[in-house]
Formats: sequence, structure tokens, C-alpha cells
Amino acid sequence: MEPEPRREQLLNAADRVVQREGPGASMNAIAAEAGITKPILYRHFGDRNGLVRALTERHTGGLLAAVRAALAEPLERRDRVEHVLDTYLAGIEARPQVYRLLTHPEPGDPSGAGNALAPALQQIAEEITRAIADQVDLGADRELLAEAWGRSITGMVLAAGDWWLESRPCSRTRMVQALADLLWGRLAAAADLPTAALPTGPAPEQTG
Amino acid sequence: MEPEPRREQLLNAADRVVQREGPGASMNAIAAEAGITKPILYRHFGDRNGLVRALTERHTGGLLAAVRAALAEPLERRDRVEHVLDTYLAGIEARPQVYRLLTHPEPGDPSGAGNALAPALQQIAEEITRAIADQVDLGADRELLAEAWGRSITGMVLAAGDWWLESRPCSRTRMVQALADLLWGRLAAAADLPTAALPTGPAPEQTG
DNA sequence: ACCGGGGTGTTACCACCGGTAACATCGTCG
DNA sequence: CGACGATGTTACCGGTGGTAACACCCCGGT
Repeated sequence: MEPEPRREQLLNAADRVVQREGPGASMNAIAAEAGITKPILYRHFGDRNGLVRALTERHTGGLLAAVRAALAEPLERRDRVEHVLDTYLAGIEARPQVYRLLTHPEPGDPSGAGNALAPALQQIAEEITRAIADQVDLGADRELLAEAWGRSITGMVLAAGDWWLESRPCSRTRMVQALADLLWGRLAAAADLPTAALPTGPAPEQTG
Repeated sequence: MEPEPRREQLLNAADRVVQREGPGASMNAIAAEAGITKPILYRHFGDRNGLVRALTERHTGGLLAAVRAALAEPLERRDRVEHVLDTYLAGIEARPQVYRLLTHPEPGDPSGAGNALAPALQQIAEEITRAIADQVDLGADRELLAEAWGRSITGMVLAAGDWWLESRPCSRTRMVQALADLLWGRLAAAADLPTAALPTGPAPEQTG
């Protein structure tokens, strides 16, 4: 893999304009930012999807590798889970604007950049699945449970990280604890609150 | 709220064509399906976003109400959780193409319909948060944990339901069990597999 | 009886987008 | 020198979201 410097340069320009104008940036605008015109972009990336794919791969690559490494760390299970969680949160914390760009394509976005990071999520889910299936004794349902949980945990961490990054309700370590506690069944194990159950809700009107 | 029958009729048409042609359906196509032309659509919905918003509200309304009701059911905690999970999965199972439209705006989609269901997810997350905070004894961190977990569980179920709906790896009840088991800490409680730990992975090349 | 207005509908048009064809330019290698 | 590949351009295509202007039709008020 040679460095391909022109391509890198074009990606830099695309990065700049996409951060300035949002994910709906047009090919024309990107080309202009790079000081050139459209057809060169198309020669390099095929079509618009190719461009955003290249952009996202570039941005998700580091995070993906970090999570992979964290998953392979030789720790006790809870420690490893916390390590992975912390790695992920640290990763999105480091580049919040990029993360938001990938996950929250602005309203009025002409191209769904949101699902461009779907491959990365898919990969993370597969890594988790593999880790579970290879390392945890789950009986006959091993394969099924591992894959279901891989997807579930990925989605859980995605949503949780998203919320945490937007509203910053607590420190990173605290958030890691909250997530690990959830996976460790703390919600299930906690006691009921005394009389708070069913205090006659306000009967929300339901249409259809 | 009068019924506004014409609007309903237009939404029906939009629904039909969007299920036939995917989420990238053009306003022209929708208008043609309704037997009319574009400007009428714009008079009724303002712009394309207004149309998809109306569509999503219409489709998510029932599911939202169902989940709300399931959350309020007077059952033991595990039973209630399973009930909510089953309700959600049944809801998306009933209209899979609509669900896909909402969650997976096709590549080449001119308008990101994906975030149109964000409000519904937000609402679900808030309901779960409220349920947890009101009913479970979590100590001083109650508020924080409830909200973090509300978001987390919403994301988890979203991702899990998505995967389940796409690949249908098992029955609905089995999937409900898998998710409830995860929340109940079965992953954390399971034993390690004997020697499977760290058998020298094939060292995936990592760029950057 | 007449007029006016709101809903329904149309044609024609705009700016812009993604994408492509055809042509020009420059450095480099044989 | 000549061929070639990369870099660049202008000009264009079909289609998209969105809008203006005009036509009809029915119903209610004076």
C-alpha cells in the first residue's frame, strides 16, 4: 500500500468541507475546497459513496483497532469489559465532531452518511460475538447467544456513548461503571422501591 | 383533531410507493401513486421532511403506545421486561418493511429518513428511564443510572431487534429470552471456557 | 343571481445534484 | 521526438426537491 498522497490530500479537503458544511456537502463544494473540479473526485473515488466510505474508514480505523486490542487484553472478564468500554468512550471523546458527523447526519442531508459507519459497527459486533463465543461457556445456545449479545452490546454502547457525549452527565469512568453494572445485572438484582409502583399513570391517549 | 381525510389518503399512497420502491422514493413517484402531482404534496406537508415525519409519526405511534402500555403492566420485574421486549419485537415484526424504511435509509437515499424516528426512540428511552427511576432502588445514583440505562437499553433493543428482523436466527420468544438473560447478567455470570483464552489470534493488520 | 374564497388540480419552470463524455495539459520514460 | 498516464478542464445529461402561476369547482354570504 503506497501512501497515495493525492488521495490523502483530497480526503483532507473533503474532511474540512464536511466539518464546515455538514454531511450534506456537495461534490462540487468538496472539489472546490480541494481547488479542483468534480471529475477528479470521481476518478479517485468512483462515486459519492466511495468518498464517504473512504472518509469513514479513515476515521473509524483507529477506534476499531483500539477496541480490537482492548478486547484481546488478558484480563479478568469484568476488567476487560470495562477496558473495552473505556476505550470506546475515550475514542469518541477524542473526536466528538467527527463522531457526530458519522452518527448524526444533519436534517436536510442529501446523502445518508449515517449508515456509512454501519460497516464499522458491524465489525465491532462481530469482534464481540467472537470473543463471547470463544471465551464464555454458554451451553448449547452458544452461537446464537453470542451473536445476539454481540449486536445488542454494540447497540447499547453506541446509544449510551451517544447520549454521554451529548450531555456529559458524568465522568468517563463513572459511565463505564454504569454500563458494566448494567451488563452485570445490577438492574435485575436491585430491590423494588416501596410503594412507587403504579401510582395511576395519566392514561396517555393512544391513537390507532 | 378532525380526521383530515385527504391527508390520510396521501399518506396511504406514500406508504404504498415507499414500500414498493424503498425509502428513496421521489416526490414525483408518490404523487403519481396518489394520482396527482407534486405541488399538492407540498401544500399538505411543506417539504419532503414533513412527509417522512408524518409517515413516521403515523407508524411509530402504535408501537410507542404498545410499549408504554407494556411498561405499565403490573408484573414482576423480569416478566415485565420480557413483556416489553416481546411487545417491541412483535411490533417491528408486524411491519418489517416499514421498520426498515425508518431505520435503514438506502444508500443513494436523497433524504436521511433515518433520524426521523429519533423522536420515537427518545420517547421510549424516557419512558424506560422513568420506569427505572420510579420503581427500582438504585441508591444515590438513581437518576444518573436510570437515564444512562434507559438510553442503553433502548439502543440495545434497537440493534438487537434490527439484527433479529434481518436474519431471523430464532423465534421471537427465544430472542426475548436472550435479551432478558443479557440484562440479567448471564454473560457476566457464565463460566470461562477452558483453554480457549488467547490462542494467538492471527494478528489482524491494523492501519493507522 | 352574483361574487368570493378555499380546496383541488395542473403545467411549466428553477437551481442544484450526482455522474459522465470529451478534450487539454504536463511530466516522464523509452 | 513520441507515447503514455496522471491531472485538469468545460460542457452536458437526467433527475430531484421545490415553487410560481394559473384553472376549476363547489359552497356559502349578501
